Amino acid sequence: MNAVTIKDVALAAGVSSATASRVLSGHSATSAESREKVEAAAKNLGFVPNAQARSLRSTKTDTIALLISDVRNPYFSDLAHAVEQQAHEAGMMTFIGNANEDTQQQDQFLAAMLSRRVDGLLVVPQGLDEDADHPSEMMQRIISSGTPMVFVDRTLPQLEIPSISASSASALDEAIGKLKALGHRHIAFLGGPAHASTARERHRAFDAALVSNGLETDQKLHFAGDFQAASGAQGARWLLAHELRPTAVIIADAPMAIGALTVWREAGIQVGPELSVIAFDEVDAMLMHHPPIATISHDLRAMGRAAVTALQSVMAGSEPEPQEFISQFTARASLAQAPEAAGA
Amino acid sequence: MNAVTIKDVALAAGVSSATASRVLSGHSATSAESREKVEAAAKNLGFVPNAQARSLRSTKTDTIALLISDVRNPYFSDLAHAVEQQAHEAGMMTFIGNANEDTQQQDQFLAAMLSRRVDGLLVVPQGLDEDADHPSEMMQRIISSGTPMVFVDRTLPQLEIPSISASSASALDEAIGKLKALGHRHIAFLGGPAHASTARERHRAFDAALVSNGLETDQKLHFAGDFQAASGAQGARWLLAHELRPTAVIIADAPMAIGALTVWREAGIQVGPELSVIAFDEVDAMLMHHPPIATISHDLRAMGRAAVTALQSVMAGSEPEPQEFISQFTARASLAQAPEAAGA
DNA sequence: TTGTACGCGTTATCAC
DNA sequence: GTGATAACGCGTACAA
Repeated sequence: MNAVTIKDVALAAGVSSATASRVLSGHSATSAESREKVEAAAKNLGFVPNAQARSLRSTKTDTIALLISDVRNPYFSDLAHAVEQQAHEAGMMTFIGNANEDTQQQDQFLAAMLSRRVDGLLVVPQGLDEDADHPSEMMQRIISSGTPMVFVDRTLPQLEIPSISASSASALDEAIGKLKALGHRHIAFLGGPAHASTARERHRAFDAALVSNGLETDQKLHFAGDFQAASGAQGARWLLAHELRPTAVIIADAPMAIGALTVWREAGIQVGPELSVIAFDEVDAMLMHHPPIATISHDLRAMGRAAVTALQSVMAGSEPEPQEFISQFTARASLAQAPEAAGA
Repeated sequence: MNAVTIKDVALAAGVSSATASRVLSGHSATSAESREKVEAAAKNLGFVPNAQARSLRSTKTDTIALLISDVRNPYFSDLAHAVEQQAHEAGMMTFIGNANEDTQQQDQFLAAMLSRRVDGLLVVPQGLDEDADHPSEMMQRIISSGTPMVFVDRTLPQLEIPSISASSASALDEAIGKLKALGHRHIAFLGGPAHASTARERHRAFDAALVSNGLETDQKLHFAGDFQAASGAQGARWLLAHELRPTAVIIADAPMAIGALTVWREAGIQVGPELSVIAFDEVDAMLMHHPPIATISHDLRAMGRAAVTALQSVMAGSEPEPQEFISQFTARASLAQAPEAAGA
């Protein structure tokens, strides 16, 4: 392994380790001569500073961690990409961790990051387990440790943590309005897990949009999934067997949409003419589908940037102003006249 | 910030820091009494061990890094997930980094990992830039630093680094055989960037499969993309304008396939009857497409596991046996009789 | 401008 | 079984 330390460099350059350190960290005054010698020696020996030791002294690591809830969800990998780019520009490394929609894995990652003393944490929080109405012990630890943390996408309402989130109210209002105009009366909702704040927000906004459009809410038209593809498939089958025969459906995220659309394709359902579909999160696959799927989405790159900026201000000791992004509704050919209306 | 150290715990427990350390790291013999006291104090104070300091002393970090070339490619996020799970079972953390198909970003991540003294590196290497026929300086550094490293998926043939890869020869042979039986004569190939070993392997195997099936190879039927969606879209347009009017196409990865299929949908091309399509990498979206897309894929979870195992044996000082996974061809409804043959 | 000496938090070594 | 102490690699106050 790499055993070349700053002492070796100093020795080779014929100076003290203090001088070598000064040169290598570009700090205070150093003579041109020793600068040259030290740099030559460092390059020659292939010196790589030990970040462990460095941050042990300086307590700064120039590293943030981003915990997402599912690496395989394109929504989150897009977010990860955006955060990474922004952090990179600010001179910080990003460690990406995957909670796998699981509180335990979330806490393990957080523990690892805490013990590695990252400068800040960007977290898509897993919700509370079942009964528990208080955040996990690990969350408490982080908070009491004072490590700067910002929630992204999801939030935990019990905690006073700055968060960057999105509001789908207006987009859903517009979407439902469009469906109503097309003659749809029974609109189903394939939702996410109640422990995720985004799932709750979308569900609430869906109900509110029905009301504001003069339609009735009906919890029998709500299917509770878990944001993963398999539950989307279940939801699709549930819809096909539904007594009210919904003619339109809104799906809470992209993996569920993909799962559902696969089932409908296998069942020979024609999306559009037979069933109008709107999905949350605009990922490439939604545009590949025939017909292309109408979406409700927001600017993930902007959200990623905002998250890093907010975290930076927390790290600097100031309170970031809360920011809420507004989701956009995009109509596409997956929306069509409701079958009854067309037949009439 | 968290300032509670092992000394504080020791003080509160009324023992020495050495004893506290022994208890907390579960090492050598400790009396039940002090164990109890220390554990209580640690929990009470919310003690989180400082991994920096620990690994400064022990030179072990129980951390590996995985560098993938594109977080947003579901193929790699699946791989990341598999690696993470396996490493987790072995008691190691995984830092995931994203090279973004860019040599510079790759090197930055590698430098950060090197200075953080990770125990080992799992790398999907970016190929050589254009002219350069030697690996990047950073790669050289890593090698001379002796940090255990294993290549996954892709490899750099110039370097003697253990690698876990896949062979698509037999799957492509089978696929081409199937296409030939369906009457296809002009088969196009939307390939990846030549700097990626997987792209070269797939291209070579494609040519070889044509030959072994008694068809002619024709470089005019090869489109050079870059594994990203936009180049798949370009390839799709290229194919539509092609003088030979290929009736079948094989696409080198999933993002390119999604990009291409989107273009063909917009152009009103019926996949199957008008154009037979086979895509590398089996991701959910391929099964959602109507008709479902035939795929050539391999067991990513197994590859991820194998990669971690190989890395562990390198870390232990032994040479891992090279491992090659065999890709599987799965025929689906995206394959149909060639139009000419059907029309005749 | 440079060198000496100390401390960051932890574990390993060695006495007891 | 436990406690003092040295050591890991680096940055920096202080003295020269």
